[in-house]
Amino acid sequence: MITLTQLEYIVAVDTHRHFVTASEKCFISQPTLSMQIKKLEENIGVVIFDRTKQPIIPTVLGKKIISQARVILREAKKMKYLIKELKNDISGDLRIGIIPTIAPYLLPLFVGNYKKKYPDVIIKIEELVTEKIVSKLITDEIDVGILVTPLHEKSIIERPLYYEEMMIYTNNSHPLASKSTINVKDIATPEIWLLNDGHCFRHQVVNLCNLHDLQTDKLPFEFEGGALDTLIRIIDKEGGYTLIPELAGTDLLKNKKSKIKKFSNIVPLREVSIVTTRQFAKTKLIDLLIDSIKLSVPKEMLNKKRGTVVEWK
Amino acid sequence: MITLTQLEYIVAVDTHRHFVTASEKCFISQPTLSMQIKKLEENIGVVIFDRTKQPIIPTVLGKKIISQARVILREAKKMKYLIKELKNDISGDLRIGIIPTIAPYLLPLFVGNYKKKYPDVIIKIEELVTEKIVSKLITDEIDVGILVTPLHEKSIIERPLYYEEMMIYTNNSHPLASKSTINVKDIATPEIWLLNDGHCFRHQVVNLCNLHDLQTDKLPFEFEGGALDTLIRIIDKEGGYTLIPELAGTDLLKNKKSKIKKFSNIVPLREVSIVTTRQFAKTKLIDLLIDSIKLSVPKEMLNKKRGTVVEWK
DNA sequence: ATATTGTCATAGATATTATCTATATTTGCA
DNA sequence: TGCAAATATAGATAATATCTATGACAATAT
Repeated sequence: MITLTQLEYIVAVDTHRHFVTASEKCFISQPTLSMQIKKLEENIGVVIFDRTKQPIIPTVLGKKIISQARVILREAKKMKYLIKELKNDISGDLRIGIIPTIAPYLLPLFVGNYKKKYPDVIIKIEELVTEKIVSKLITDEIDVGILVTPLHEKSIIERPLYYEEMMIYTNNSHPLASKSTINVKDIATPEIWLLNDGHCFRHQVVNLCNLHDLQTDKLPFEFEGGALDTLIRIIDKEGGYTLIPELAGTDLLKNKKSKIKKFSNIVPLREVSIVTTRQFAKTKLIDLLIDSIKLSVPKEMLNKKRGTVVEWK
Repeated sequence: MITLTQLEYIVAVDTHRHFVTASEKCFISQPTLSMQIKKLEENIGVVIFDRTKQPIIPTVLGKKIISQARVILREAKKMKYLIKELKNDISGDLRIGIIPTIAPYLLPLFVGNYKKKYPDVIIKIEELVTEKIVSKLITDEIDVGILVTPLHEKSIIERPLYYEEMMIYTNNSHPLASKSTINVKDIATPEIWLLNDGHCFRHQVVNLCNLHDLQTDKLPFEFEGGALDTLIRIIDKEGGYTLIPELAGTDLLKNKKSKIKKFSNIVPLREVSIVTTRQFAKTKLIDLLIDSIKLSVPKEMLNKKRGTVVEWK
């Protein structure tokens, strides 16, 4: 008979590719781990790990078995959270992955409240780009992601939270600052600062303003970064402009707020959603998280119909 | 730690609603079963079964836990079949549910061949109406169903096997027997024999010929049955007519074959499919089954385009 | 070449636990 | 009340998961 424990052990070895580390993570001795894995292998008649290599790698057949083991363990974990929910016990840990263009502006709005309401929930937050969030969801390293949708990923479920407008942030000396109306076509100059390639917001800006073959040659230097705040500070000092999402704007000081302009011909929106895999657990914790976030953001942001959602993929 | 064994035990008790029978099915003694279940209940802090009632019933919370237990066990079972497949071991048991208007004509065509090709596969066949097949798939009492689609059931995956024509079978003395062309509108007389309500073929006939408020008052007696063969024999003796699927016709003696007529204005087809749940296992066995069936039926039946698929739901 | 280090496997002892048989308790019903 | 059927409990036993100590092997350094 295969046991859940054995499955945990092979998954741990697959994750760490090392028997000793895996045994430590499972809080058992290395021989125990070795024996159980050996027993499983003998039982099913398949060698799961190739121990001749270092670091240890799973065999071809082993990979498939490990993958199914992860499915079983995920369902077993789901059982534990189901039980918690049934007992109406709002506790446990909730691992959130969130993208860098949302994290600094959204987290302060809800994390405190959520923690105060449900003090027994331990929130673990990681700042990650979209791609990382998706892969960590699949390997069950995080429970939910907060990012910009639609992703068009079959294995991911999206639950929209709010819709924030994409706006322009300029240095006062820039011609755009004095224009009364700004069209997306005006955003074609080579004086725009952008985040680097891993960020979905960059792709949204490129798509919205059709900047696919932009050369930013009028900038004093090129900046490859992932923080909007840094970009804003650079623009204040060095000139030029960029686009920012609405929540990043609400956070700014008054004198900086005047540097924000809206588009006149369109209300471009980014759809921010909570995403999970199809096999997600912790339903109750996630539902309450969604409620908290929706209560925390400005009400008008809940309205999708005030503009046009910009795709980025 | 919850174990797979414990989950098997609660599922067994849920299925049999009786500790003693459940323990027998699990090949353990009754005290062992009681103890393990008690241990699980204490472990998770939820009472799963209400033992004050007889037969024993699960509590409200227990039901949800049992349902998740079934999911976990199904995935664990899948692991076992995955391993068999990886080792290219074509063996195991395959439990098939098949509807009564297909079973007698299709089974003889492929079962023998399949058994000869894969002698280590134990085929278990149950004749069931569609509704029963769907529910037994969901509770994992059968692996696949063979029935008429589309079902429009979200949880069920359909893989079409063949398309058989719907034809008319008449007594020679009936006016339809001498007509050279038969339109679906001609099938409106009250002299038609039909299967009873649980059968999808009845619904297809009713839909095709628009017989929703038919009164079969010109028949010598009403017959509520589930076997087409019986219907055919009655028609031979008592007069009247009915519709039969193509495969039922190929099986008839020559003198009876002449009693089969086709529609002249349409080629109505019933789509016969293999269905499984979304979480099905035994992929290899099922793939081979599909291959066997497709090789066994007349080639022209594989062609969907020769007619119009009749819905029944 | 030899020693060292890192790694997984094996052996034997021990603790845990799943299971058994025998029996007690509870429940439903005549 | 008494009987039958069902589940729970107790104590013994068998199975097994885990531990520590050690062996075997490969890669790397001396």
